[in-house]
Amino acid sequence: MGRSPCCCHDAGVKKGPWTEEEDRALVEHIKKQGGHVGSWRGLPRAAGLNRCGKSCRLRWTNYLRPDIRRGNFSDDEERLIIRLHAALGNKWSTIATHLDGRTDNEIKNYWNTHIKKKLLRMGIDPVTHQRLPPDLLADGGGLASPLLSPPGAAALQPLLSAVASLGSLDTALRQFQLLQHLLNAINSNSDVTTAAGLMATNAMVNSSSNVASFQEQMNALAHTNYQLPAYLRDVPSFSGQDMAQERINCNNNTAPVLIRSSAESVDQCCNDAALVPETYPQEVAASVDWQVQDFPSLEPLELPNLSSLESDLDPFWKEILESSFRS
DNA sequence: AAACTCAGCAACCGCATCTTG
DNA sequence: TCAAGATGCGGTTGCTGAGTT
Repeated sequence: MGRSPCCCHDAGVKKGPWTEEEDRALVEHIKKQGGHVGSWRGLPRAAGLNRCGKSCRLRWTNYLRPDIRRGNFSDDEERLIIRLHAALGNKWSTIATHLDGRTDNEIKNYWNTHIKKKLLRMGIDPVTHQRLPPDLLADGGGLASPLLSPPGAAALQPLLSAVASLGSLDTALRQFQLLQHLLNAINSNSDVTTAAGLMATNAMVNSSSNVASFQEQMNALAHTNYQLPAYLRDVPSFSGQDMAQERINCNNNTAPVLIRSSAESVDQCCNDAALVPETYPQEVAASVDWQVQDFPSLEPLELPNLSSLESDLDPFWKEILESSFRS
């Protein structure tokens, strides 16, 4: 349906930072309602605020809510965010449900200002969680960055040099990134999350003359030694890992490929036995950076020797690095 | 001390999805 | 079933303060 008009566009509605008086008015009004907000749209008038209802909701959910925990993120929280993001992508609200007292906005900001940069400096693509191709590593993965402690950076230097010397790795990485892009594209495509959409997509795919060659490529990808990174496998009570592994498992078997909606409830996804068979739409292949024909064959990847890292790098970050090479 | 740069974060915007009549 | 309204979500913007030149 079309977009509804928003009161935020009304002339005279205040925007910008909230004052203490406005905060107090909003909190007191919601307290009066017993903590229950009936209609956000009607709230500003009822609370005597010259604000958009949307703005009130945002202010409440991101700042004024009593159960919000502020302050720096702990290491555990940071690691959990990385694991969840690797499995879910930019599903900030879903990620926020796994961190007590943290809001989606706060996590998103923390990701963009801290974690993303940290991963980039380690030479890991923060979107795909795969190793960046060597030609994209401006300074050997940014290991001279102050974010990496000197001992860790020193330990990683020979590793990065070894990677840079692996000419075939670049191609292989691109191949895996292609797969990653495909999975992401499929998961972000709401049309294939419904049975009707799946059937329509199947019909579209089956009518395409290039399906066979594309599926051959996908099967080739499926028979490589791709494994779900361990840092995604070892998250207790998080079903998303199963979802991610499920995608991989599907590729390791013969067709049909099973597709899940990333927007779907994680638990619901994993408990639901009625999986819908699907094939990869040609349009998805066209949406990624590389042509399928550019990847005629695949060689198993060799994992560089990481033994030199054993004593110098935090096990979690070491695992992330190892996983980015492995995958 | 002033000007400039940049990181961090609160808040906004527009679209998607859900709810309701 | 459909349309309109309400809410949620994720990307983006812009302000602020700290650090640097």
